[in-house]
Amino acid sequence: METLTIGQVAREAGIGVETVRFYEREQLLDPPTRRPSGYREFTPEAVARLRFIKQAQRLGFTLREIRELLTLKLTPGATRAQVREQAVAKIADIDQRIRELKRMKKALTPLIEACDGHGDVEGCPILDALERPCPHHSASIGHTFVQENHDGSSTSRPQSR
Amino acid sequence: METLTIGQVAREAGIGVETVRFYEREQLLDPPTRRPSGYREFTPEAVARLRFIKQAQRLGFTLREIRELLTLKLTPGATRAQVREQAVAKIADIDQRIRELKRMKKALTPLIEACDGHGDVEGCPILDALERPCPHHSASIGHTFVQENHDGSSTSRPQSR
DNA sequence: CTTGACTCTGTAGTATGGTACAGACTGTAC
DNA sequence: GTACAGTCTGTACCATACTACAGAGTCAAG
Repeated sequence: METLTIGQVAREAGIGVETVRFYEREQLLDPPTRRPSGYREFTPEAVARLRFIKQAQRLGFTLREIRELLTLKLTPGATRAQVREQAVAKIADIDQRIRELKRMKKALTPLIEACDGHGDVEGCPILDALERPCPHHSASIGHTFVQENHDGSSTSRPQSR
Repeated sequence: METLTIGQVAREAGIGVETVRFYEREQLLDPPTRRPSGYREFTPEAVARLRFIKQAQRLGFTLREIRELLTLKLTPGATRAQVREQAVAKIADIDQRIRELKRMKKALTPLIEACDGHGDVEGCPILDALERPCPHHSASIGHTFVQENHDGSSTSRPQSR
């Protein structure tokens, strides 16, 4: 048995069949050969590829970035420096997101400490604090604002008006 | 000048006109009164509301959560404990996300250190590491197919099999 | 009275990473 | 020979937070 069906590679890689097709559409997998019926025929390398994708995701790379890594991987002239650069950029990205989260935590924690949790919402220190525009370092919101997505990756969006 | 046009509130709050309408659709703003022409008439409180939303976003709350905070804020029987609970949950959420990012960083950093950045991608330690299912630390704890949500968010994925 | 900025509704698109069908066909086991 | 699982394509949908029109009407200044 040389080739695998889509269901088999999906099981091997621990993902869904629909996801395998999705990755193919997204150019993360090479188009597999087809049986006369149209059924996809995957080689075992496809499983390795899927594991590469999963592992890279665990390290915080987006699918777009993973596609770039795969391109490097498969380009004869590509250098390790290029791969390294991607990894370094990703670390910087992660650091940035950690800083942003710490900033939030730092702003939120004193509010919780200021609230004893008793009484009506009327005059609640947390809600009152939210009413105020921006506590003491307001200048930094002009450019970008990192909002995490459901996957923990971030999207920068322009905030200026 | 008692009321403001949508353009005026947007400018005051530092957001876009389309965003104000979006927030109204999303029930974050009360439907404003209308001039005979259909133009929205906002009170200055709408600006305060928008600032509340922006500030809460800066603290990491999603629009859904902000809607809940606003509901509490406007519910006479609501208690400070309920508000506090939301804030505490958000801190826990932030902590979780920080932990996840640190895990990524910890996994990625040694790969960068293992790569001198010289030579062809052939044999690149970073790419090679991605080929492997899951690096060292996970072998002791995780089952290979029990996939943790790499995002650390609460959305449960059915992981089709 | 005209010009131009503003506003209206409704719909559709962006990015991210998938999921979920419908309706048809295929492969295999009994 | 028939049931049933698997696969096919295509499209639409989930959440998140907006953003971008089109085409029509409105407002204020000159």
